[in-house]
Amino acid sequence: MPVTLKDVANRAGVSTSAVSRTFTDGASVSEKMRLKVEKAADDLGYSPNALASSLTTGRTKLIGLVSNNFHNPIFLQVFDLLTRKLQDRGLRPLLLNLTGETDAKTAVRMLQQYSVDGAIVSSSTLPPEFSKSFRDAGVPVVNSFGRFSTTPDVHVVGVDNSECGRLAARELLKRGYKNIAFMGGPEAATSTQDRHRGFLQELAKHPEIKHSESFATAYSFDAGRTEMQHRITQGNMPEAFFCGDDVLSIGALSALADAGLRVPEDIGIIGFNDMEMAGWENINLTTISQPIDRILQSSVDLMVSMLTTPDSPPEVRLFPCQLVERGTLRPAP
Amino acid sequence: MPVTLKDVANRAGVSTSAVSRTFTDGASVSEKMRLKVEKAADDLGYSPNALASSLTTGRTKLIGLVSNNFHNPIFLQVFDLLTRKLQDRGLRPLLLNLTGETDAKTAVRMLQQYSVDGAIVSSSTLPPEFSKSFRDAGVPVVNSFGRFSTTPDVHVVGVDNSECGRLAARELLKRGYKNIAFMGGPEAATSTQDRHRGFLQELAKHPEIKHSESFATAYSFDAGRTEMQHRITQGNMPEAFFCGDDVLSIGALSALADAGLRVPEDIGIIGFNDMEMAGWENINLTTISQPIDRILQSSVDLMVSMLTTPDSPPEVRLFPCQLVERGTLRPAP
DNA sequence: ATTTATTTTGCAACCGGTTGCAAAAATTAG
DNA sequence: CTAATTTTTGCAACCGGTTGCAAAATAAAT
Repeated sequence: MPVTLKDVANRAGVSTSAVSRTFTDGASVSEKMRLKVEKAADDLGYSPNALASSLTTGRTKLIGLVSNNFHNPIFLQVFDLLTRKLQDRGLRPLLLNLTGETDAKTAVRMLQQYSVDGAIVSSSTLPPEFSKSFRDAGVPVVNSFGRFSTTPDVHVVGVDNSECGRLAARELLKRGYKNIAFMGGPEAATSTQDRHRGFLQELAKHPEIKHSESFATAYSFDAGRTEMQHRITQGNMPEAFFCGDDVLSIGALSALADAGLRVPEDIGIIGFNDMEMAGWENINLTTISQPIDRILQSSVDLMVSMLTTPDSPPEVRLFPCQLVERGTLRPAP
Repeated sequence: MPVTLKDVANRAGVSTSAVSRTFTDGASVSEKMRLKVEKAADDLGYSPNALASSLTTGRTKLIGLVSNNFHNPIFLQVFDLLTRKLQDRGLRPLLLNLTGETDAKTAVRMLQQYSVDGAIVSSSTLPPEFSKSFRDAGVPVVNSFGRFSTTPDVHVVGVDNSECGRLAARELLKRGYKNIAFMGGPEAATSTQDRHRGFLQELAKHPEIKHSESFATAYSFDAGRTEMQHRITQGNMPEAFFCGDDVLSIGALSALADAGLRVPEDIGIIGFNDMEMAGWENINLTTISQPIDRILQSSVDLMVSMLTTPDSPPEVRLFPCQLVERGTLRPAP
């Protein structure tokens, strides 16, 4: 059914090699030949089969997009940007939705079967070992939003989450809160662990400040709401919370509203991510933004550079986070 | 680098055909042989190259996922469900993010280069002709959330948007609103056109009801907010709005709040989609839900059936929408 | 017009598998 | 135990391209 190289060669009355060469740039073809072949190809509506050629070239231009978070709104933006940026480079994203059970080995195999040229692991919860499995299998990988290390196994692009934790803590202290809390996502999430650590580091400098911590079961509205309800019924409420994510924060806000607690008068909340909804007037969440676009651009850049220069050593690229002041934290005195 | 069929054959001391057969079910292989080959494959960590085999079998198990809407939160859910359901069937989603300029021909070619077995076009705004281009090119296609016709060119799965428009109108009338408005998404979006048509059809039965309409530039918060601000400054406000989408509604709500208009006391709003956020307490939007999970399940089912039975005639599968009562519409008297 | 250097082209092998066909092996029948 | 069947296996061609190599064509140099 689909028209092949051979069809074009026949119609143009030339060898298949000639046709192949017209479609690979940098190959040696005379102008005459090129024109003749292009004419025939046009007539037949030919476009080369990327998979067949991948067999010999070893390049599919397929990039695995691996994520375990298809629930958090921030990831819609991630997919949008990532797919665009890949498409701009002539790469096609092959999606891999990590459901609960999928382990690294399975994930790698799934992508290897399709000979992806590389994989972008986009997750703030998976441990570095996950991405390492890809590298070990010879699949170029960059881990976006991942945990970094000073001696990285793979490329990591994202933010310094523990610095974000410190930033949040400093911000709360600056505003005079004396009793503050960390409300993380799942304890197993690396981003939660790192932000928590940073949060505690900063507080270690201020022994007079009371603090507490708890963890929601997911980075989601419901989890945030449930966890906040839990804190409320427990009593002994802090003056302000650093929530590990915006949806989490919004869930928490909802629980506070239900309990008749006013924000920021009674309780302060600072979120994380600065997703679009945080800016909506009816939410108006003070939060910390991470530069998603730059992170993803950098991720794609790194991926492309790995494809051209396979043995570049693993690199860590961190971008600064920033406070976005809105209405859920009282102003500094 | 990667281990091939031949490697396994060598190690097991058998022919390549034998190895190939062990990995294709339904092929004739003795138990002895199977075991021997599996052992060798395990030792070497072999897994078959899906693309190489696709050359001869003509099946890649790749399904193009085509969408032009990576901005509306509802699509995160769509991607999540769709990728899962495809994975469950052993199919891999190849993403195609339609940016502004991408036309049908380009889209088809992009997917054809990767010999996708089929494509799921997921969009409530693209015209039926878009999906038709795929079929014309011999690519099995199902259009999710698309506009249907009684003589469809391709499989269409979704809801009857004009019925939804009627439903919304009936609901507003039932609550005693006498002056109501339709606030659509972009005028070019088929879903907006259809809902609008239905809305007007219902109102045609009630000539005493005043009504008006306007269109936002996108299905987005900002567009909804801007459009509502526009309506407010124009003056002559209706009592209630049917907004073509939840984010649009939320944007509208925000503009209303800014203008000091209370919902539902001063103005009623009914949205569309019942996305997760609509249920959040601080939004609490009355809306119309479409059964996304069923729509997508049906889409994948149809796709699978096309792969096994290529010449099934185009089918339309519509699912009912439902009112979800929350707090942005006054109760029926 | 020759000879030499350069470009262009086609041949044929190969990428990693699959599959029709016939030979070989294992079963069953006689 | 031999003959007739059935199952298993390997050979070799093929899927749709790419590419090293040498022959053919063209251009440059003498």
